[in-house]
This record gives sequence, structure tokens and C-alpha cells, in this order.
Amino acid sequence: MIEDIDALVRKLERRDTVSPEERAALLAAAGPMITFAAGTDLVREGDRPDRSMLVAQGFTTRYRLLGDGTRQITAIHLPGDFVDLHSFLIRTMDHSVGALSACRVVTFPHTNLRMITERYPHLSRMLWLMTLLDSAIHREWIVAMGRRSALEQLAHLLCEIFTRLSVVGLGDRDRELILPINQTELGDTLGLSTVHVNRTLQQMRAEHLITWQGQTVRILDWQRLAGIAEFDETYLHLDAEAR
Amino acid sequence: MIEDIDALVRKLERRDTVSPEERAALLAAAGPMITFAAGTDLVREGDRPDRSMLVAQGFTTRYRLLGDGTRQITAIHLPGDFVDLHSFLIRTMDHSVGALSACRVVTFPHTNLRMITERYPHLSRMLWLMTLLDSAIHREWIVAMGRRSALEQLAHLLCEIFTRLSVVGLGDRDRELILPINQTELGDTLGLSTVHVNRTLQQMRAEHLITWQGQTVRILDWQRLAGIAEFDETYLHLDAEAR
DNA sequence: CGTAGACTTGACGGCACTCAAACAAGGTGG
DNA sequence: CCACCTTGTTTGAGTGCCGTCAAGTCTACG
Repeated sequence: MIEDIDALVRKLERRDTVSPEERAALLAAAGPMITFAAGTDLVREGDRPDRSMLVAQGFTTRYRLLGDGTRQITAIHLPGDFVDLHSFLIRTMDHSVGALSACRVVTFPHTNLRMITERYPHLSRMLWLMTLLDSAIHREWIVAMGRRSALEQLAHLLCEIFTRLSVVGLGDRDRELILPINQTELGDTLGLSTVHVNRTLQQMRAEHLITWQGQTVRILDWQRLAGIAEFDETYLHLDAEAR
Repeated sequence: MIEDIDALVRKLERRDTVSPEERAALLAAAGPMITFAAGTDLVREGDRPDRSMLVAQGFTTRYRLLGDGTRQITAIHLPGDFVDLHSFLIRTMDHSVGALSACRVVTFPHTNLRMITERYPHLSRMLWLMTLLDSAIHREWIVAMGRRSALEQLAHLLCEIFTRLSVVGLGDRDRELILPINQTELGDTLGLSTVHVNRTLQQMRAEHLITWQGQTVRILDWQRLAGIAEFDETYLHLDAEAR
């Protein structure tokens, strides 16, 4: 179990200090572990969960379905991310969460989270911070969707995911990563059509920015990719300081 | 001063119960009040504020400037909204906040906010909830930018702002409101060009959905506007329940 | 009455969408 | 072990929403 919250602890320690007591409190707050198959939903819009889920392994997305059947993905979550920590206070889910790959999650009953807010103010602030990071990423996506071209937007997403993976120790020195996300899902994330995602990927390959075969993505030229994306990791707030 | 946090209290009471002690604690946490002229910045990207600001009067936006000089607005804030509550934990601003109109804000020194998290767990959860609502709105904007047409997106924004104004007692029975936002700013919000915003507004007028002259906006046909936008206020979480 | 800011209009172009079909690859069952 | 199917990727043709550029109009205000 301790290793299941390891990614979260890494994520926290990148921003602040986690005391042994806090780590123990987190562990104590954890409930049963659950696994989900790729393509299944962890929670659905309209649900009122009584626990929040922390990704220990696998990739998940938050998404909304629209009346005409189209889908928009509003967030991608990696190990160390809570997918619905907000449901602790928001109560009713206003979107669904799906598994991009097979996943293992640790559940945190809301009663336990509530107890943390009653007894561990600093740990509570760190959990609050986790939702604030989600918010900062949302804003960055809004900027990308509103003002960046398809190429720039895709480049930005890749830079972001690679950086976030590195934070939890899943980044590769060769900048090669396993992304269990297909072109349709990529389109639903970027607000683009599958066809246009395909053409944009081909352009990135033609310019030797990346290779992408199956689920294996390799970033060939980080400098240029980050330049195209105007990627600035400030919004991920990677500095450890007392919160 | 009490009336300056009135909109916030209304916003909170729409979602939960605010005890007299909590209200007093909020008041006690408030620092000096500041006014800003239209067009000025309340905080800038890169700043490390030592206080958060609550809008008492006026309209503000959060925005980012890009390398090519374009701008993307990521949030619009009304009276009762904190514009940078997240700076309490995030520390470094990753975007700027500007005044759309003349504004009056109440400042909350971070040390006081920290004290609230140490002594008033329930009030802390409500403040956390305020940032979670921002997050939910961000997600809704992502959905709109990714999957809605200019007309639908604009309709959605109007429905959202009208609903949010109503929550803090600023909604008009005739669905008429004062929006101090011009077409350029609207474009920066929706990720559209000024020209296209203009044409979309004309379409809405031609279809008798709204009138918009100067800063006076009137929604003529709420049902149809909400229908076009697929507006569903669930994401604003307007139900009072214990959090 | 002149000027600045906001709004409006027209012409034109391009990025990205839709529709449709072909191609590739992995898994499955007979 | 190989048809067959499913899922994902790729390509082409045609279209359209929205952007850019440029100019003109309106309004408020000093």
C-alpha cells in the first residue's frame, strides 16, 4: 500500500515537506484499492461518490459528453494525481472519469479526508494545493485552446505530460514515454478532429520533433518542441516551499 | 466592511451554512480594502502576493499574454469571487488579474488565511470549495472552447454570467445586466477574433436572443439561449449541503 | 469640433472539419 | 494457422467556420 501512494508523496514533496506523521495520516486515510480495465469509467457525471480516488498506476481522463455525441476531455491524470479529490467538497460529479489504460487506484473515503481537514491543517493545505494545480493546468489548456494552433497545442500537451511524468519519477532520460492515448482521444483532448490530429502528428514527425508509434512516444528535440509550444513550466509550480 | 464581504457570504450560503463565528472569522481575517481603476492590473504574472483579494464591486479577469502579443482570458470574476485565493498556496502567480471596470476589493493577508486553516476547518473547506468552483468553471470553458461553435460558446458564457450574478443578488428579474466588457475582451475570453465576436453578436440580435448596447445586455429569450448553449447549471453547484 | 475608442462591414484566405474510403495491425475463433 | 473482425491510422476531396487585413462608421467626450 505504501508504494501505491508513493507517486503522490513525490508530487507533494516536490512542492513542500511531508512529515512522517502526515505520511502516516495519508496512509491511514486510504481505503480499499480498486483496479479498472482500460475504457471503463471510474466515476460518472451525476454520481455522488463517498470517496476520492488517487491514481497509483495507469492513465485516466476527465471528460464530458455533449448532446451531439461529441466528447471533450478536460484533464489527463497520471499516477500521483487524484482524479476526483474535488468530489469530497463538490459532492455531485459534473463530469465523468475514464481509464485510458488499465488502472490501479487507491480510494480515500470522504470521512477520512474530512478528518484530515480537522486534524492536519498543513496536510489539508497540501491536498488543497493538489486541486489548485489541477486548476492551473485547466487554465493553461484554456490558453492553448484559445490562442494556439493545433501544432503548438499538441506540442504543449506533450511537454506538459512529459514534465508531469518526470515529477513522479516516470520520466525517461531518453524522453521516451508510453502514452496509452489514441488519436481520437487526443482530438477529444485538444478540441480537434481525429483527422487533423493525424495530420498534425505527421507534421511533427516530418519535422523530426517526435516519433510516435503505437503507444511509444519519443521526444527527439525537446528544445524546439518547447519553443513551438512556448512551454513554461511555471504553471506546474515545481518549487518546494512551505505552504 | 461587513457589506464588502456580503456577496461572498451569499455565495457561501448558497452552498452551505455559514455560522456567526465563521462570518466573524472571515471579517476578522480581512485586511485593507483597495480600489482599482478600469484597465489596471490587480496582480501580475510572476508576482508573489502576500494576500488574496475578494471582489466587493466590479468585474475582473484573469488572463495570460502570449509571445505574439495575443491575450487569453481564463476567468471572469464578479463580486463575491476571490480573484487569487490560490496565491495563498500556489505562491507565484502564473497569470495576471485585470480590472474590467472600476473595482473595490477586500484583501485577506495570507497569514490570516493560514490561521483560518488552523482554527476553522469547516470555513477552510468552504474556501477550498470556492477554488473548486473556479475549477469547475474552467472545465466548462474548456468544453465550450473545444466543442462548441462561436454562437453556442457565447450563449453559454452569457448564461453562466447571468446565473452567477443572480447567486450574489445581482441578477435582474428582466434578465438585464451591465457587462463592462467590450468585443475585444469578449474575443480574448472565447478564443475568437474581435470581428467574429461582432458577427456572432449580430446573429444573436438578429435571432432576437439578446440586445446588447453599450454595456447593457438583456437576455430576451432565456429558454432558447440556454438551449443553444446546452446550458446546465449543475457545474455551478448551487445546492446547499454540509461540506 | 476634433479625436480616441469601440463597433461594423467587406473581401479574401486558410486552418481545421466532414465525409468517405483505404490501409495496417493485433486479436480471435473455427 | 489463417480468414475475419475490430480498432486505430492514414489519405483524399471538398467545405466552411473563423481569421486577417483594411477601411469605414458611430459615439462619447474634452
